[in-house]
Amino acid sequence: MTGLHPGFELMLRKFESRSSLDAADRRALLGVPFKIQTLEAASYVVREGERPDRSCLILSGLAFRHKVTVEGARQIVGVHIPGDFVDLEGSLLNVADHNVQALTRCEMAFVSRSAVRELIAAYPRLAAAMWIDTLIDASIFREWVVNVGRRDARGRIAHLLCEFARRLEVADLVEEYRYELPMTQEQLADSTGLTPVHVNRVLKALAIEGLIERERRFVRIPDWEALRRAGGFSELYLHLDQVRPELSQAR
Amino acid sequence: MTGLHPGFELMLRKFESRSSLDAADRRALLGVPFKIQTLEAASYVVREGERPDRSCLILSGLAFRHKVTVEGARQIVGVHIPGDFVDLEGSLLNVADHNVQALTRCEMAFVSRSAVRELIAAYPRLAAAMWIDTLIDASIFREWVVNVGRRDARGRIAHLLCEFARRLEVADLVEEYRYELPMTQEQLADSTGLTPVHVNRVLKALAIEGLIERERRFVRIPDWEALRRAGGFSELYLHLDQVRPELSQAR
DNA sequence: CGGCAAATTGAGCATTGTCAATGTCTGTGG
DNA sequence: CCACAGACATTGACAATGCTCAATTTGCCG
Repeated sequence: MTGLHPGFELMLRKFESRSSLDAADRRALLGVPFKIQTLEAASYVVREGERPDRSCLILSGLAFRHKVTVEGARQIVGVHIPGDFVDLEGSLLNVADHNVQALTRCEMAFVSRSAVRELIAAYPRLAAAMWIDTLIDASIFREWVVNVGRRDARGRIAHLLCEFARRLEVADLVEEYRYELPMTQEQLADSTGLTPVHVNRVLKALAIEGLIERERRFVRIPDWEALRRAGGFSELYLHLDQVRPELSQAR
Repeated sequence: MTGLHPGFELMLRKFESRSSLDAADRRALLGVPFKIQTLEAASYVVREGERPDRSCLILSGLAFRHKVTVEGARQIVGVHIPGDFVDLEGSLLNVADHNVQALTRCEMAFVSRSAVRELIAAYPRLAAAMWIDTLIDASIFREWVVNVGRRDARGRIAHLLCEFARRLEVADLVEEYRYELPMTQEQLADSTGLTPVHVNRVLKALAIEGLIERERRFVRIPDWEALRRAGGFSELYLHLDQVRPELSQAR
């Protein structure tokens, strides 16, 4: 098992925390035929309307899901991090209902639709583990509806920053409450239903208040409790007990 | 198979349109032990923070999912209709991350967590069909993020009314572009991230424009194309080909 | 008929958007 | 090492969509 790409380990760790997998499950999971590919930032993984023929696991880098309205406004509906099995819907639904795009340069392991379907037909415990992944995604979408629907601009940004902090922590990408957030202010705006201009003002205000510190693409949260309160953030919806149990009590 | 409650038939019809089920699948699905219960409007099915021990199938009536922010604002994140297997996450996640509440008086078939888990462990095709149900729910959550994040008030309401029209049609609850919408304006507001006062104004404006007609709790859409355009509605995200294929070409 | 929730309407206001200019950073090529 | 281009970030002035508050009206049910 040594030499396994850390992205695979993240996924395995998650799956193990759900149904206890046996040796056959693990063998089947790691034995799935895949192709590793590096995607440049901004390249598309799936486009709305396409009939996808594969799903993918993010090994490194970030990706995001978004839709564009008829009027041309973009809304980012979710962000994915290493260890996430993205676009499982690609193997189960017939048509993609949104776009998936690399946020940064990404390493991804692509698995064919048929391989995913064979896996879930033969290994119910793996199927359940993957299903749970998609259920947690759904829970995050719900929270985003709340974020965009019922919080003011300051709350939305604070909440988003809290969510990233906790999720990236699971992927070992946070140190001392500091992490890299490779999103432009325009992308933050599209994630929160705001304009880039207003995002800029809110970030500035949060910095002045001492709730965040920014340098380059990095964010540090000097006072977690204050930011948490500003965003009305409660991590229940991340279901961390089913992602990485040992971290779920941390905050 | 006759005498089956129409709610079960709706569910079966959906599931059959995904993986073709064999006799054993059908027998297993209909053989799952359940308890039918009638819930009064506004009664809770699950509360955020609870550890649910069952899932349920809506046989008649509507139910909705919602969350409440720390400041006390409520956001409705989804609505369910007859034939929907609701709260499947209750059988797979450990803690409920949101509330599920009856919108009207509801007949529901409750299935225990263990029964659901046994079913999906033994019948992969059923598991896939149920999983797809939750994936379509997730797709709808994404569209709600877009609705609330990137459409103005008029667009949000128009979009919501279009979504209900198409989904209720699948459950045979629409006639001549007319359906019952048993939501108060406050609930519509909580579904769209608006205030009840503004929902009232927008509804009035839509009626004056001739895009909708209201009487009591009923809505009629005299000009589908116009309302569709007002909401920027495209039904792709409902994945109707996996719900009731014969209707997916209708519009 | 009375009581109450829901719907409606008006007036004033604030959060956030729009427009537009300017500053800053990063990477590239000479 | 420096100059330049382009994307991104920042700031100011003003506008507008949607919110708040508050008063009425309407509809439903016992």
